[in-house]
Amino acid sequence: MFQEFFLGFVKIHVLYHASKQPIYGAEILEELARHGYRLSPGTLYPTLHRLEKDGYLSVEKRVIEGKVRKYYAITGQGLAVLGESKKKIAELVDEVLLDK
Amino acid sequence: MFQEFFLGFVKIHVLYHASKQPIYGAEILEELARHGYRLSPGTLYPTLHRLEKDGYLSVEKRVIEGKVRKYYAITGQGLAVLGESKKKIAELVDEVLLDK
DNA sequence: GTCCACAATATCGTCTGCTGATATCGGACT
DNA sequence: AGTCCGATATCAGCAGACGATATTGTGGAC
Repeated sequence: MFQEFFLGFVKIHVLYHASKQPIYGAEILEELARHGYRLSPGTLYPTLHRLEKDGYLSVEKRVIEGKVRKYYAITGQGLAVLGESKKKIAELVDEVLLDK
Repeated sequence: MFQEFFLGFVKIHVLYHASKQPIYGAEILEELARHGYRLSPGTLYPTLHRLEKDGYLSVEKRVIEGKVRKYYAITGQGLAVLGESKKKIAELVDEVLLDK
């Protein structure tokens, strides 16, 4: 679908939420669905793994109500990307939304 | 590099410029470079072909000062994606930039 | 008209990443 | 030990990204 245009958006959403507080996979899936991004676990989980492997997220296992969850938090490197993303978003807004 | 986060941005830039006036490959490369997106011809051209094949862009060959250029213009379907993109951008801004 | 220069576009092999469907995990409860 | 269930993991097939390199097409020089 349009996915190819928005997968980057999804990753930025993930970084952003992970910068607010640790998040786990299933939670993100719901959150993203609320924004109209329908992506399957088969897409999200490998993505989380990669973001962690690449040093943008750190992971911590927790047990909540008998369920194992992996909470992801943003790292310094992740914050750098998020900052860069904000600049790029601002640029996009200037051009595409504000027609400058 | 960070490219995986921003390739969607690049495509949206392309659609946007193509909605203003027909554009050609080499021109886009420069324009994108101005925005800090360094991507090679080997990435851009196949992308243009695909956007055209998928019906988001239409193409017209022109000769300018002895050089063949392929000018791409946005289609109705492309405008639809661009519109959808604007919504998504606005959402991103609300969350990531404005911290809502 | 042949050759050259040059901008622009095209192609290639390889690698990385996306995808939906399906499987597996691990703790709690009985 | 067995079952349930939320959550995470994996797989095979396919699509897309990438840098480097090659090709195209036109106007002008001679």
